[in-house]
Amino acid sequence: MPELPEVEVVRRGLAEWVAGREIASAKVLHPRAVRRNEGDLASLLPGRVVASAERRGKYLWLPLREDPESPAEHALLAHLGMSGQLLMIEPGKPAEKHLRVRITFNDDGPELRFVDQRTFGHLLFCPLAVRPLRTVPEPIAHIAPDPFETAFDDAEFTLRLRKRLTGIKRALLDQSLISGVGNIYADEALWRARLHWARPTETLTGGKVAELLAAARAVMTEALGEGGTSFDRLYVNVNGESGYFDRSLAVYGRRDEPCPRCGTPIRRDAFMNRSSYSCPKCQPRPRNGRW
DNA sequence: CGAAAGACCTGTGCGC
DNA sequence: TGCGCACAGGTCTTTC
Repeated sequence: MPELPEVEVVRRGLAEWVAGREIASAKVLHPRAVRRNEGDLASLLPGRVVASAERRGKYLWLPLREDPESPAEHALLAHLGMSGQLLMIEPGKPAEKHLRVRITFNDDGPELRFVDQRTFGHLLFCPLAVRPLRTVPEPIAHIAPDPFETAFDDAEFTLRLRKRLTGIKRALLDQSLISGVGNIYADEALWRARLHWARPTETLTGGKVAELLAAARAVMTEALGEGGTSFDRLYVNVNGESGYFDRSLAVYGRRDEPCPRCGTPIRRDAFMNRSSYSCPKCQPRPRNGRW
């Protein structure tokens, strides 16, 4: 499941493979992959030059120049959803089973393919919006910075977090508060900080929030160092390779296995139509927990 | 406005 | 063998 570290792995691959190249063609093979577009990628993309590859949280985008000299005013924004892949493929190779969009370049080098089994992901051509701290695609201007951006303000996050009337995990997954954290790294960060997922945000001290932020940054940094987390072939880098951080997960997906810290069997709770994994001893349930 | 629930998707694995 | 169902879960939309 691509969260911040996995998307960053993909961004790095794209920066290496597509920056500076001019798009020759775009072909859409599934309408759902481009559902948020007003125009047609096949007519909007050709002739534009990829300036770089950027990321905020789980979104990534390719700023596009109209010609090699002009500044980028638009971008091709991508969200991988649950199962999206951006792959660099030699032209002429057979189509992948769930190939949704194909983008070729005028140098006849490797083409960019968007492959997505569950079709939660999408590509979107959009304007870039200049903001005080950073230029970002217009459609994601409402998303909070991720904890690795200089635009991320720890003090402001702490303030806003504690004003919420909700549980800590729900807040961690709220991309308007902090972006990039998904179900896996939320559970891992909470375990490291010894916090139960239902802990009411208003009961957290500034020190505990700092500890949680440090844990989130640490676990995502470690995951990035191992190429991200893959449970199957659904998450791969631009070369189709899996990461191996799943071996290092302490609680996520480890129901009934011993907690790496105290040996207590890990529990699984139903949470927001998904799962939360935690250690019953290290992360005791709060009396006034919030979902 | 914030909080929470529902909708959107397909492949896999399980019980019967 | 085959069927139905639970599960995986990020984000946008809807509802209160």
